[in-house]
Amino acid sequence: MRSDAAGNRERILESARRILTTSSDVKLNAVAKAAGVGQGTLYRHFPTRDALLNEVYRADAEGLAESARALLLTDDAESALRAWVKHVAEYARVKQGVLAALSPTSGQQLASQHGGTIDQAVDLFLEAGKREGTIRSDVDAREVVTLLGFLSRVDPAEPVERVHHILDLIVDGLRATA
Amino acid sequence: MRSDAAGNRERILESARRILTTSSDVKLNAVAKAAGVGQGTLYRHFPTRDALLNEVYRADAEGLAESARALLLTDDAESALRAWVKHVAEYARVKQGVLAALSPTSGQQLASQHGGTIDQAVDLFLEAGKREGTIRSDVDAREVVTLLGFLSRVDPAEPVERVHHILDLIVDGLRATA
DNA sequence: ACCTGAACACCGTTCAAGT
DNA sequence: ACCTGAACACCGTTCAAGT
Repeated sequence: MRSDAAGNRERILESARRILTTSSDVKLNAVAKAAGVGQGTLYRHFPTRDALLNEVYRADAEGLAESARALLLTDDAESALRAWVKHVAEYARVKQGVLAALSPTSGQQLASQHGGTIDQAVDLFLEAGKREGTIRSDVDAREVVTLLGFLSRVDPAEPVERVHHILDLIVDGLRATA
Repeated sequence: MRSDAAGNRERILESARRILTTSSDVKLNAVAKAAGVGQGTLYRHFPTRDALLNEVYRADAEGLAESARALLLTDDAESALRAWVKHVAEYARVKQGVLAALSPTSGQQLASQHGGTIDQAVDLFLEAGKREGTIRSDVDAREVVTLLGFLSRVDPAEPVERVHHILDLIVDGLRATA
């Protein structure tokens, strides 16, 4: 790839990221304009809308997976999972756009497309928790990820504490029954 | 309202309902055409897209609320709630469109707009469960409804059993800890 | 090899003309 | 009072012409 092409690609992603922070309604022409490139250039790099969104999402997904590993080093599985889902919620709040703008179907595909970055991260918590005996053995990562999908429909005006409480309810449901 | 107007209104709703069953991507012109009316007529009856969707949703919401009351008559709160959320899931599966097509914000408004039909239904379960001592006292209906929002992002190809299992995880999280 | 932006298609929305 | 559908605006997408 030529260096000007690589630069354009980067600037397109940057603009998309910035716009997605404020709204989930991404106008592709607006992204192109903000990036200072022609519409055709945007389509050359990202043939479909989802291709662009997926790319924006990928970096974030990797960041979240990374934080999962970090949390597990310093805490037991259940507490680490509790902390992590709040991290995810904060991400979803700031980047409302990314989750909401993804078509539901495409949201499902994400996991497999990206080698299941997020799924794998969740799996770390579940595996650890099952070993510790704190997480029930009949849950898998996809179920938890699906459940977290509710975040894409949370009103940003919703107080953080309420969202956190909902997340606690979820984690409580995942606990092994004594 | 003139009878021809009322008839048009009904036919528009009918067409919208039918189209929403197969896809969440509702083209308003297509609804008008399917209903056999001009676009202007559609806009006369439903000034905004959400106005139309809300109206489609209202009847369904009332049906779900009704089934909540029925279930509570024949079962304890926890079992009734378990059965009811599966009922909601089935509805979401068939009418994928309704939930998905609603803008997230508008989804939040629904509750208040319709006198909180769904919220009130959920509240019946929670109140009963709290009295019975089976449901934890720190949950409110809005939280449960928000949590159920994950249904709008479930792939229709997902096996029912998996969705049911996720719903059971949710209800488990709502149980009073012994 | 890559870029630009005019041009086309599509769909939401309005409104002048009709009944 | 209500309806119709042509017309406009907007945005996604393509492609001929440029570097």
